[in-house]
Amino acid sequence: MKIGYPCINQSLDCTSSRTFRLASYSEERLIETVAMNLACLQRILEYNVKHGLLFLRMTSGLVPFASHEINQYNWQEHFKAEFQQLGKYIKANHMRISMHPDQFVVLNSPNPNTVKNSIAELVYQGSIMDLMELDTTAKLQIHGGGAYGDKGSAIDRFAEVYHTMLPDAVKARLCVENDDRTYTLLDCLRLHELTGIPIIFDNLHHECVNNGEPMREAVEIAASTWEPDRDGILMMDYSAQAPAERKGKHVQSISEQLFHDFLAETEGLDMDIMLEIKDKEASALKALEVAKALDRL
DNA sequence: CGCGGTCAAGTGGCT
DNA sequence: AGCCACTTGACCGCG
Repeated sequence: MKIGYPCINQSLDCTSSRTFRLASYSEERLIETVAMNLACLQRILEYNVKHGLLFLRMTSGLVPFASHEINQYNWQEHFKAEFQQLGKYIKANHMRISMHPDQFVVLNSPNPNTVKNSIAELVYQGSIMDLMELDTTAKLQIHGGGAYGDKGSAIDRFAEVYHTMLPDAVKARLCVENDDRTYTLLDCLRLHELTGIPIIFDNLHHECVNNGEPMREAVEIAASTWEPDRDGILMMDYSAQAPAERKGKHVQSISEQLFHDFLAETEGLDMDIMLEIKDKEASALKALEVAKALDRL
């Protein structure tokens, strides 16, 4: 079991998702920003290795406007050595990596332009992992998308786009995660049957909407969609509901008791856990201790 | 130098 | 009808 937190480290004085406005786009600005982002990513990796946090979600913002048509620059070539170095460090330290394309990536949108932009974004994020020379256990994590009043055909459309439009490099890394209102675990299972992609399980989303599966059973179902040789072990997102806030909102800080209960419930199951908790590495470090005490690492 | 409106992109539930 | 939440706030113009 590896544990991690997404994108941002709050104890370092740098961010790997520096950006700028489209209006101020220039190649110079792009190169300068990417260089700073990659340097910060290296620092985050070092922090994580030092603290035993071996699961990292990289920000989608490493290369600003990477999939936007304004960007015609060959940043892949320019930063080839840097990406390779980062990948080398990741592999040498046996880290697990994911990326989570944002809400604009919708493969089953009725709008062809949205689908096109989504694919371009997936190609970009997958190419980061390819440039790092990571194997296919490094994953791209998206949601099912919209339902548009007819989830059945939306699911079919997802599968059709998968089979007819996605490059192999993206297919090999793509995963689907249950969301907090539309695509339940069972809907994701249907997508898995149609495409073979593994399911990333999110416990909080499952609490928001489900088909009655108890937590342990849900984790087992998701885990069964991962082919160990190709995909590695199950990845999951762990969070808890922020008290007295809107449904689905993530807590500020981890409850060690709740996390302990979750691990107890899933005893004997192996998985890598991404903590979607607002205070980032602070909670990840606490979670690490809880997992250590239960001898799960 | 700090504040706050705004930023490439989508969707749906809640107020 | 608009706001808010979502994997992550960060930028930049203005006072």
